[in-house]
Amino acid sequence: MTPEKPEANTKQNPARVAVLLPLPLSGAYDYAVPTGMDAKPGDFVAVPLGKRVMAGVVWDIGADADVAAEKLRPIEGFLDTPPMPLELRRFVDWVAAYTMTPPGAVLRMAMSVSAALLPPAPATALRLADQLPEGLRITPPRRRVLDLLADGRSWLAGDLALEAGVSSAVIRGLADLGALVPVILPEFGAMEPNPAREPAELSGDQRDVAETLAQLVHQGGFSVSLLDGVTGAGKTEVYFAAIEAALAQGKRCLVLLPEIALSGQWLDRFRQRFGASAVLWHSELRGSERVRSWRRIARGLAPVVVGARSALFLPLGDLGLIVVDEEHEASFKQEDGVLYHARDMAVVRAQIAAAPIVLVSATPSLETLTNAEQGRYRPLHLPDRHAGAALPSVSAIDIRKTPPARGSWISPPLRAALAETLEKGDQAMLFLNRRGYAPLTLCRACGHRMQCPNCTAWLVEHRLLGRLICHHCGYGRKIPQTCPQCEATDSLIACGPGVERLAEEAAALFPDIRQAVMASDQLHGAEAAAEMIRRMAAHEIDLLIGTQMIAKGHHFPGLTLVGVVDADLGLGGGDLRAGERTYQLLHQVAGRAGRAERPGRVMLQTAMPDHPVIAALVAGDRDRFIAAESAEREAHGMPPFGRLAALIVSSPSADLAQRTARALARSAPRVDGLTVLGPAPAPLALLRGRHRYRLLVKARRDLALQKYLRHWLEATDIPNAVRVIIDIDPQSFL
DNA sequence: AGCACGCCGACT
DNA sequence: GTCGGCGTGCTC
Repeated sequence: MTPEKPEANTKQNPARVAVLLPLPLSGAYDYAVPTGMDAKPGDFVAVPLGKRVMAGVVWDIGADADVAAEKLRPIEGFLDTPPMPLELRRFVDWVAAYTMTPPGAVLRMAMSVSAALLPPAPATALRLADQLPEGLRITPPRRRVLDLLADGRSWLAGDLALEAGVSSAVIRGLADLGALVPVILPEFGAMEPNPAREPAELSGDQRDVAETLAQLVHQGGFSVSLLDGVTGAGKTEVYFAAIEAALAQGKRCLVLLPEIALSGQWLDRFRQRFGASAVLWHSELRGSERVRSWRRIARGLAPVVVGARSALFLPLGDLGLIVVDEEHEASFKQEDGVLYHARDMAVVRAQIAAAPIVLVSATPSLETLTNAEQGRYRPLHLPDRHAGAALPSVSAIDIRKTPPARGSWISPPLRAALAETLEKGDQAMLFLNRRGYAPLTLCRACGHRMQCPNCTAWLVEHRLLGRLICHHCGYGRKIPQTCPQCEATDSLIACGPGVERLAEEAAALFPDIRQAVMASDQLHGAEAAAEMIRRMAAHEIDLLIGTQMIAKGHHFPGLTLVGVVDADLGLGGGDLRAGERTYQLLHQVAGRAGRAERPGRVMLQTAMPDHPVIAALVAGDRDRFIAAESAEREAHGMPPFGRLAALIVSSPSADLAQRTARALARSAPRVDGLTVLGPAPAPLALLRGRHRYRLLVKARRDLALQKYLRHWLEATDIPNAVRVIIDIDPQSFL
């Protein structure tokens, strides 16, 4: 051994490190490491930035970058959190490169609690003292606090103040006087799932598939499986077996669900199966709960995490399994901020973690089916409905032949079916994917249409609120008495149906039944949705009317009729995936009916019963639909046979946006296998006060798309007032 | 993302 | 004459 030279020493304790900050900066910033401090990649650190102190992550041992050493400011200290796992850091880098977003913007998603990280979280809980101090004056605010604590439970000070509606000064005062005493919070994660708790009876097919998955988990290493089976085939039970296998190895599991509304039922089921709780994560978790869950996960104390797409960026180490349930769902695509597709990124996360991933769906996306067909993903089929329940029969009602009466939307055949069903005491459901009362309001006198001042969209009437609302930007106004254009009185009429209006019609047809409406704007949060589902399951509702919310995986044994009011919605537009989405949605709706022993039926109101989507649905022939859709896409080089990127060029000035978009089109790379379409006004040509043009880039699968896009944008002069957003693998064309 | 610097409208 | 609007630019 040679004596340590200074250089060797800097290698162990480098003078500078690169720290990535959760900001959309172009890269990591270098910081000086004070002597004696051992800053390693992954460490959460507090660093000065401008005049504030921020939390960041040591990303790399800083090479001698072009930033002068004198410019470096020192790291202030470490944060009280375990280091970010290498897997997650590599994932952040990968997502940043793929989506063409600054790595710091991606890191932000992985540090969504950074504010809470900065002060070393003195989360002391408080409880009532065994004996109240003598002479304590009981003021009304103090009374409320004491009442809340009367049951002996302990609370975090912040939560307590919030719940009692008092300021933190009241809490502190009581604590200082000795009326409240601090409690050491029990460490989390005492509840390891008990893998043998209550495994469901698996049928032969289920057992085979479950064993295959368990085997994959046991082997470890990266693999992608597609768990494909109709609603009710027991897919959840099967992947629970895979989770069990991962837990048995002491590994962690991540389960992604498309909607928070689904999580309640899922958690109940998990608890029943494993005798312990999974940790829930989604972007709407607030305050102390969010921080608690995050810290618990970071400390490796959450064996199973279930969440929405943002859960991908949790500091989970030692992953043994990832599950993406309802993998076809469009909501896995994040449509603002960092534009990523959680299903695809989950596959990458699994690859980096060298873990198996299971994609689960009754109606897999064309992307996933193609991957399975081409041998990249392992298809696993669950053919039969569990417990022998019959699949609902699907029929089309041609509304050209049997149209609903003027001003109504329920056709005679559907009305008759509803009457029959409700009379029997069964439950029915009407599905219409349109919130509000009416999608369009126009003036009978002058023809004026009520439009959003910020967007290219009609204002949707919400009669319950007495307002006209833009569903794109949230703009709202009172319903006017007179036409804003011609000032005629009482001339405004509602055109077309929304769920509110459908409910009105149904209530007039069936006045004696118990009816409820389920739409995202009428339910406040996940609990309200869960309550609605509970009431439906308990048969406290006879007729449920709703938007796509009701199409998600809930089991309603008493439901025997589902009416789809407008099966053509989504088929007409120029959207690449309109057919696929309609097929999936209708299939899901169909899956709600007739579980248990009673067969259900689904009636589709359509003006085009011969359309391949409708015909395939009626025939129950998925393969036929997929084959037709696949051939169509392949012929046009569209995904999954080619790749797409959208460039949205926006500016407050329509002219400038258009000129820039055209300049971009002119300077487009001329490469074999890459086509640029447009610019065209984006489907929402005006959104939130910005005029938008869209270029669509279509590329052969083997092309390094991001590289071409980067060079192209660097070589084009983009004025300051213009924003260009790149959307790799765009899903929505709106 | 913040926060500062910097250039044009209504106020003590 | 100043206070203040938010456009642009920088932060290791």
